[in-house]
Amino acid sequence: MGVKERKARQKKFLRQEILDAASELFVRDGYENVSMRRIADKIEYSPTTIYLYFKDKSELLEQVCKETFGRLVQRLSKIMEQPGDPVERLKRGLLAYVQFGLENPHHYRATFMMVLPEGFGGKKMHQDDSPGMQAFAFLTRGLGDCLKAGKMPAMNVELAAQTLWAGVHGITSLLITHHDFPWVGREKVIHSTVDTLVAGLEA
Amino acid sequence: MGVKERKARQKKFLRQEILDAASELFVRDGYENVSMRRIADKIEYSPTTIYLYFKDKSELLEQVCKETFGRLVQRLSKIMEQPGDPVERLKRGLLAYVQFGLENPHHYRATFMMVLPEGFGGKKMHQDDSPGMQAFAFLTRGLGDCLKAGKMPAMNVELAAQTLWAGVHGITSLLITHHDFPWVGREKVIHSTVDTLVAGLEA
DNA sequence: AGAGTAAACTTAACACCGTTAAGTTAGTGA
DNA sequence: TCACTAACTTAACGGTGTTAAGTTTACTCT
Repeated sequence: MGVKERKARQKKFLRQEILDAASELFVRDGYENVSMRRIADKIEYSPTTIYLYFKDKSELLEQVCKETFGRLVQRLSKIMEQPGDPVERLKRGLLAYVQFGLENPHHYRATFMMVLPEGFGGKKMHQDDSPGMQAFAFLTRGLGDCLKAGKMPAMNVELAAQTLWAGVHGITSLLITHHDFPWVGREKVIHSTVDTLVAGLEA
Repeated sequence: MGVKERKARQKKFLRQEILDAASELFVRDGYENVSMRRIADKIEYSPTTIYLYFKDKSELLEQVCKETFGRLVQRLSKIMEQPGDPVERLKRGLLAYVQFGLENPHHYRATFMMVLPEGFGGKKMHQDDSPGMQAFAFLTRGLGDCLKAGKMPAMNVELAAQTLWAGVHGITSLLITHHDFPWVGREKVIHSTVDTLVAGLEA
């Protein structure tokens, strides 16, 4: 009676194939420049087949982003495990966040730079177990470590974490959207942002 | 021979009428939810007429944003004229920037949160006389005032200005896109971001 | 005044888009 | 073998930005 399972595996396979095709196209051309018909062409199925596996185009994007941000969580997790000065570790985490965003600009844009439909964000995006939220949790944890080690003054950790997020998101998104801006230097601005934010919290 | 001038005035009038209609719709529904046909309906002309006055939809948006950011520049200009502690003045300017972005989320999104086509940004967006750049110039000026008054240590002003921009842009854009996120408090996070950034530069 | 012309505007169409209803095919279970 | 179901496709709907061609309008010049 392994038939059903084989079927289920096959079904999952095509699902993944769609996801991979969509991911590649989204990354290369950006969400709104990729049509369902193009994705379908790539996997050599009819466009409507995609709708048997995904509710609509935005769910496709949502799944692609989930995968990508799973990788970010893994990366941050590795950094946070390392021993040493918690402030330095926090900084490394912030830098890794920016770097990840710049490596995956289309995914980053889709996840953090699009206006979420009312109610959509609250229920799906901001659940504690979503990759985005897991990534954010590393911030509060990193800050908590700094406090425990006496490296930072007493503060509202949640507020400080949101402040840090705003800062690193700012430089990440600006570098993505305004690549032609006369930056003093991409690396310089990234480091300056991280250093300024952390110094501001230490003060 | 005032005929030609009257004609020119009439032509300008319709141009402005298109701009106003587009602006209202963009602000209410967002750029990508407004079609050329809807704009045309509003002014009771055929859709193609718009193309006699604007190259395409994106130029329409560009002009609308230019108008809006002219208002931001005016507001910042007023703040920078005021006497008093330059650091406080700088903070007030940063807060005004964020507030302006939140008051005009669709315009803000269009100007600072969309990926600029290669070469487009460099030539149009980042010219010294563009409203966006004028707004940015207030940052460097505000920082310069702080330095002159001895309120801040020696630093690369351009780098510091870009850092500040990244920070305030970060909180502005996140509040626009992730309005459902469990923020500690919108006002709190805004002030925390501004205070942290400035404190970080002072250190 | 009437012919010619240029500007202003519209109609119709093209090539796309996301999505759905209806239809076809293939393979399972009785 | 026959009914049923799951997988997939065809055809279509109502929309998009944009353009080529055609029409109306109004003014200039003889």
